[in-house]
Amino acid sequence: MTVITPKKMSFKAQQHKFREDAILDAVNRLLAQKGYDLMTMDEVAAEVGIAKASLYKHFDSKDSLAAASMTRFLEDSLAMARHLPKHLSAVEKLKSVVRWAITIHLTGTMPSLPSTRSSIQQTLLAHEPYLTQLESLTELLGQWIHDAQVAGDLSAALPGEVILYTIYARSCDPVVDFLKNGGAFSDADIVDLLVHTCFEGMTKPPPCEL
Amino acid sequence: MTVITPKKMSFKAQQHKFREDAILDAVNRLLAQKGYDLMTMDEVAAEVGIAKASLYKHFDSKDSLAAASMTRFLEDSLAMARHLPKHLSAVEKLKSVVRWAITIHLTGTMPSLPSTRSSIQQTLLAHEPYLTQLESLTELLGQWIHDAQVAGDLSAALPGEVILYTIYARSCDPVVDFLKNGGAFSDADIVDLLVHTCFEGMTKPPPCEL
DNA sequence: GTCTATAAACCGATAGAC
DNA sequence: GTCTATCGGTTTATAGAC
Repeated sequence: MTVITPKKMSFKAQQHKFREDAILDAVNRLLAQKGYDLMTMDEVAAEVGIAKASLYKHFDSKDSLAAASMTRFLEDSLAMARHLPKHLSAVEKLKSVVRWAITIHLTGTMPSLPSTRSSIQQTLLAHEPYLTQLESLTELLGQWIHDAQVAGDLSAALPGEVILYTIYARSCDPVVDFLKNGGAFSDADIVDLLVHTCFEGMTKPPPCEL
Repeated sequence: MTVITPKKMSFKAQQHKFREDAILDAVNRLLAQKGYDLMTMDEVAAEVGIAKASLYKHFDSKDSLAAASMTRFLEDSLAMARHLPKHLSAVEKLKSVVRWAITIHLTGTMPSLPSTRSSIQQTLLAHEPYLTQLESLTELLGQWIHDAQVAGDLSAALPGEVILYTIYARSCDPVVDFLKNGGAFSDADIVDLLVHTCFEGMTKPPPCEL
C-alpha cells in the first residue's frame, strides 16, 4: 500500500484554515479600530459571524488570539520585505517597509502593536512564534540599516537600535490617524509625508510638491 | 463690617487643593505606567492612600479624573512654553517643548495621551477645560511653526498640521520606552537622540558624538 | 469627608445539548 | 464544531454608618 502525501490539504483542514483566517482578519480590524484592551471576544465572534464558544475551539484565550494575529502580521511583513526588488538600495528597502506598513495602517487592518501599557505585552514576549518572526525581521532590517549606514544613506553616527526602533514606531505612528481624521490629505499624500519626516526630518523639504 | 477678600485660600480650600493635586499626581504615574484602560480606581485610591469612595467625592468618574489629569498636564506644558527664554529662535522653542516632554516621559509621570483606541477619547473632546488648553497650546506652537518656516529652519513645503501633529506624537513617542528599557543609553542621550531624529531625521548625523 | 460593604454592569471563559 | 446559557471574576460607582 502506497501512502501518498497529499499536495493539497484535506477539505476539512482547508475549511479549518479558512475559518481561522477569517477570525484573524476580524481580529486585525478590531485591533486596528479599538486596540487590544477594548476589543471583546463577543465583538470578535459577532464580526466573524460565529458564536463566542466556537472562537474558543480555535484559540485558547483572548491573549493567544491576539498573539496569533500579531504573528501573522509579522509573517506578512517579513514576506513583503523578502520580496522587495533586489535592485533597491538598503535605505530604499527600509523606506519601502515603512511605506507598506503605513499603507496597511490606512486601510484599517493593521493590528495596533501595543508597545507598552497593554496587558498583552507579556504574553506576546512569551509567545515563541511571535518572537521567532520578530527576530527574523529585526535581523533583516538590522542588516539593511548597517548597509545604508555604510553607503552613507543613513547617519553612521546614529546607533542602529535607535534607527530600528524608530522604524518600528513610525510603522504604527498615530500621526497617520491624525492626518486621516483631518481629511485634508489623500492616503497617498499621508504615506509620502510620513515616510519623508521619518527619514529626512522636518527641516529638509520633501522632494516633490505635496 | 468690612469684608476682606483673603489673599490666600482658606485652610479648608488649601487642603482640598492639596489633596486633589496628590490624587492627580498618582493618576499621572498610573497613566504613565499602565495607560487609561488598565488603570483602576482601586489602584488610584491605594496609591493616594485613601478609600475609593473618597475619590468620588473629588471627581465624578474615572473619565473626569483622567480628563483633569490631562488638562493639568496641558496647563503645565503651556506654562513651560510661555516661559521659554525670549532669545530663542522659533525652531529652538519647538525643540525645547519636545525636549521637555520627553524628559517628563522619562521620569514616568507623563499621563500617556491616548491618541486613539481608548475609551476616554470622546470624553476628552467633550471636556471644555481640556479643549481650551489644547487650543491655546496649538495656537502658540502653530505660530512658532510658521515663524520657523519663514526663517527657513523648518521646511516651508511641509504642511503646518503635519509638523504640529508630529511634534505632539513625538512628545509621547514609544521609542522613549524602547530605548529606556534597552538600557544602553542615559536619559540625556535618549532625549538628544529623539529630538534629533524628530527634527533632522535619520540621514543627517547628530551634531555631537552620541 | 472618610470609611466598609455592596450594587450593577461587563467580560473572559466554560458547560452541556445538538 | 457550533450553538445557547451561564459561571466567576473584575471594575465602576454608590449606599450608609461614622
